[in-house]
Amino acid sequence: MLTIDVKSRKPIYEQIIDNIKELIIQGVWSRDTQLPSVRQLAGDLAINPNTIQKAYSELERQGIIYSMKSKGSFVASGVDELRKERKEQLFKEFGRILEEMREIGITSREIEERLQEQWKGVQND
Amino acid sequence: MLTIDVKSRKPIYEQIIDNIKELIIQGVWSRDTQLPSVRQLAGDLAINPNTIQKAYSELERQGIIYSMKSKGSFVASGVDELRKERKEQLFKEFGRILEEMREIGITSREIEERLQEQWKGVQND
DNA sequence: GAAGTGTACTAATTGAGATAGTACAACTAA
DNA sequence: TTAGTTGTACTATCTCAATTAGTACACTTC
Repeated sequence: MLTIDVKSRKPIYEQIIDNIKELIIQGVWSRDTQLPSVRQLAGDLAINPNTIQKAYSELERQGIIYSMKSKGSFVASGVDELRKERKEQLFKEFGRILEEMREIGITSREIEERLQEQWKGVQND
Repeated sequence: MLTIDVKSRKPIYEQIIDNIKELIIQGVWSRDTQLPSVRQLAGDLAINPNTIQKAYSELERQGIIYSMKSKGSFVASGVDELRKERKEQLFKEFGRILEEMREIGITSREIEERLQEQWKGVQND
């Protein structure tokens, strides 16, 4: 379910945060789904429980999950907000890339072509 | 000309590498332009000469610049390749983002609109 | 010869991230 | 009741990449 790359430049606890957010956005975990316990997940991923704790704390601080002593940690509402947030994030990044493409002299024609190419065979519009 | 952010997660020497590549791509520095000396740049940026040396070494390894003992460091050819490389990089990133947008349910219509928005007032195609 | 080049070392420092270990309060199930 | 599991808190230590500090050498230029 969750995977990490110890060699990545991105810290493990951030990978876990992103990973969990992704699972929620994808709908794999829905509201009130119980997350693996700190110790359980630490065991599965073969990393230190403190690292998991750090990820969970941050997720709770962001309102993504909620934790109850001696009960466990669970997915908070936030799915729609999470989707919206990611959407804004993507558009922002999208804009940044377009900007750089423009600077380097890539034409809108080229981009349109690439867009068509990528979207072919997909009927979501 | 060159700026760095010591607080960035990206190492200083990498920032310098990217910074110099950018200057070349933008045409600010052309072939055989002499780069600031290791000590000079270190002084300007208020960082250690070894860090500059590390950046220059990597740039030379990549064939972006060439260095001559007691002469200095200079821009190598590579401008076109650099542009091409960046272009491919951008399209790759572009594709990655489109993919993620599709996964999250953003329509091609939305993207088209964003594209028009960003490209308005620009006549390069 | 003095100043400035790239280059090559070794040693020390820094700081974020991760680990190790222990402990406590509260809930659950046997 | 008791054993096991939960989140949480805390300190100490380790690790590793990045950076700094300092010195030195060979060479060019003026």
